[in-house]
Amino acid sequence: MGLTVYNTLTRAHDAFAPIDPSHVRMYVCGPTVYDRAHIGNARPVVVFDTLYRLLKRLYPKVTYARNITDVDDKINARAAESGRSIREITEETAAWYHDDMAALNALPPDVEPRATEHIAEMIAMIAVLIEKGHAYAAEGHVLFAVSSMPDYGALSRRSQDEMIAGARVEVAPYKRDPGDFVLWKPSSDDLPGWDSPWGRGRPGWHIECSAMSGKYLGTSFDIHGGGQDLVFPHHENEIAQSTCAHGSGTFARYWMHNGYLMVDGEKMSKSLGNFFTVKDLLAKAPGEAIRLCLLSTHYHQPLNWTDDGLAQAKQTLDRFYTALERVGDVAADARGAEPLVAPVVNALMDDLNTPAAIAAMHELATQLNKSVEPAEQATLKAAMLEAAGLLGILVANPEAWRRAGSGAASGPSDAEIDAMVAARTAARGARDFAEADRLRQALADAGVTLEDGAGGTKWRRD
RNA sequence: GGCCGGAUGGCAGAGUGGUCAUGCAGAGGACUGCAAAUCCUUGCACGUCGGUUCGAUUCCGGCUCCGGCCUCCA
Repeated sequence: MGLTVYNTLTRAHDAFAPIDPSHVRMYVCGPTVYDRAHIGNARPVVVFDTLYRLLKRLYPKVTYARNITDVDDKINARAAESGRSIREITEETAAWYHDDMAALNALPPDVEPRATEHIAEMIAMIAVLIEKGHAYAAEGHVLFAVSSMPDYGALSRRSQDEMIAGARVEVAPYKRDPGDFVLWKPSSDDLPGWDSPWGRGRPGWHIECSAMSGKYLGTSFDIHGGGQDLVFPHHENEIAQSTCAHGSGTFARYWMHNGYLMVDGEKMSKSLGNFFTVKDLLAKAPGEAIRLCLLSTHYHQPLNWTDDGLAQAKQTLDRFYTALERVGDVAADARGAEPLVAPVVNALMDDLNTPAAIAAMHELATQLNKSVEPAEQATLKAAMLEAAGLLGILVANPEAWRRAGSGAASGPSDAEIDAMVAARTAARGARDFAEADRLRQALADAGVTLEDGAGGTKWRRD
């Protein structure tokens, strides 16, 4: 059974057939760097990172490109209001982004192009679009003429008439058609700008992705991903620009879009202001728990973000780590592990069904917990770690995970806890259970749970 | 107004034309000085009204409710 993905272009679950099976290429829209990433920004990163991991397992070479948008009016506005330079803001924000995504165990993409480093490519592409009659210059702007493209609207399945009827934004007077969108716009002296055949200006939002995906992945590539809110207009316009400029090629063959992140039943977004940053969440839960929480709902569904959901993800990881720690002395042995990994792989092959994959992980954990035979434990352990590698979890040392808890600990230090545990062990040895229970309670009050086992007493932070 | 999604047990969340999702929470049991962890057993479900069918939570249609998009957004 092969990989199947839900393709927004066809509105169907399509069997994935790469253009070049020896080299799969994927593009995902990255951040505009003007502010901390929020958890809604993190969802596509984690989802497509999981897909990237799966693709790397299935194909010999995968090129994953994810851009950084470092020229944008929101960045300009942030610079103007803060008095800081644009460069300072974009560099700082990009660094935060990298830190936050690394904390979520997201692998870096193979290519991470920046818009400001590809202005020449964008200008060249715009020139081609004008030359081919798909774009026109007007009042210092260059606009894409949607009427020049019969298929415009195919991805989002909307006709141009519908868009005009539903338009809620004033149409600029220099547009020939209300649906025309900006490829290039003029910059005043106080705004970032580059010299172009149409005067000093800056690129429109959509052109960068077309220029950069074309440069790094070619005129036809396999997968293009992003949030559902990018279907229209961003991805629709990317298709228009790229296919009209290239003249040949299919651009992206599979379009995958993750659902929204909700808070209290409403879409989380910067414009609504109801968002949590990844950094804030990392203060109260391990990155791995945030990641698993994001993967606990199928990527195509809306995900309602709650503290309870995050706590459950943490609890799930506790269960997995506990199972691994129990067989800590057993070396993982991958021989014969493949059939045990298969349920997890098969779930992911089915349009990245991560909830089903996690359920399969639970089955593995249960089997491992029940197993008493070292050879079987070695195989199960290898299977679990292999499957976890696809989901991007269980990268920590089980004991370290147990001691770290949620990572928000403010109570006693490890050494202080160890000392209290030693004192309790001594009390138990003397059969002074009153003292032993007093110490257990004292630790419990400090958020530390004790587990007496054959090998001594272990403790874990909440 | 136009166009999309969704509605599953106390909660989260997959899936399926007729026998188990899974996890958490609940109940009972094993183990434990007491716990915790773990294991075993167990209760609880498919918005509503029709249709197709031997049989529908699953397919079709109406309805209700919820969310989103219609050129700021992951």
